[in-house]
Amino acid sequence: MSDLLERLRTRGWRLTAQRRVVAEVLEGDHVHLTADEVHARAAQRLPEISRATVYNTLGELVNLGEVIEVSTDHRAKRYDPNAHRPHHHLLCARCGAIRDVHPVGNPLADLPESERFGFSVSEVELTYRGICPDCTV
Amino acid sequence: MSDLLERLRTRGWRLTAQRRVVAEVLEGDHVHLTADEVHARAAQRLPEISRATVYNTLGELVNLGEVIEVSTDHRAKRYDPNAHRPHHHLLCARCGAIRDVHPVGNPLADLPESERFGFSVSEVELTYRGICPDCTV
DNA sequence: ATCCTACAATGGACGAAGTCCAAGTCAAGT
DNA sequence: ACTTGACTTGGACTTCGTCCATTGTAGGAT
Repeated sequence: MSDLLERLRTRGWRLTAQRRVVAEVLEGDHVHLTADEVHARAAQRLPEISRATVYNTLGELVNLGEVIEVSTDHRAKRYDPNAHRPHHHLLCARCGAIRDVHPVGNPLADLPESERFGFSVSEVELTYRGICPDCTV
Repeated sequence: MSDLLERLRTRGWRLTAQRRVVAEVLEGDHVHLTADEVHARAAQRLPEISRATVYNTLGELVNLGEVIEVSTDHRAKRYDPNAHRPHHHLLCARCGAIRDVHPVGNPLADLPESERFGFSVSEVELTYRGICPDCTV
């Protein structure tokens, strides 16, 4: 993940303690934290970090294409660091758990010309919903 | 659309002027208004209607399955009265225009067992993004 | 036609999520 | 080590939405 920091530094990022901590907090697979959760975890390592900085940093990471914004439920946005392997999401309707998934096939091809209304369609986002094993019990 | 009101009345809905106006505002195809937009339009016909009532009514319509909540961008929820014909959404990344679309194929079948993580998957939501004809110019 | 009452509407306070900004701080090039 | 422009801070502010005590009314009962 210091790959990430390296990559950002060569893009002109000033490497501050705050940004380092935010990037560290986002490490891992199936990570989908809200901005407040990122702030809480970052604050454990760097107590003075402000909410504004967390929002700024997350926003920059999104703009740079290093993190993806996901709005699963209708509440706070979540931040997904798995930006380099395209994927979709599966979420538990009961507890809100989120997993990254890779369906086969290309849904972009499934939208007939007659259903495009003259749009140039470039992206598709899929969200599966269900009940996770923990909630099925 | 008085079908809708009729249907609701037989389900025990008390038919008030406010609810009637909200239902009327939602008439039509490709309608995806925010709660505030619904309130503004309803207020043209019934100036005293309150925001709280609009929120309540929209929430009830969603619970009754007569209206679908859509969160396209990460801003206000939108309300889609086209609840009886399953569909997905196509939206313009520039101006936010939304169209109802009906892709062929079933994305539920495209999620392999190995990608289900033990979930019982029951629903899938598709959002296409692109640029609409008006914004392409 | 009028009365009753449970259900609905009101509006203002509250809360969560996020943005903005002026002032202070600091990373990194020289 | 100096300098400077980029970064951070914290608090005020905005937007979207919920809650609640009070007031009003739809529609069944009389």
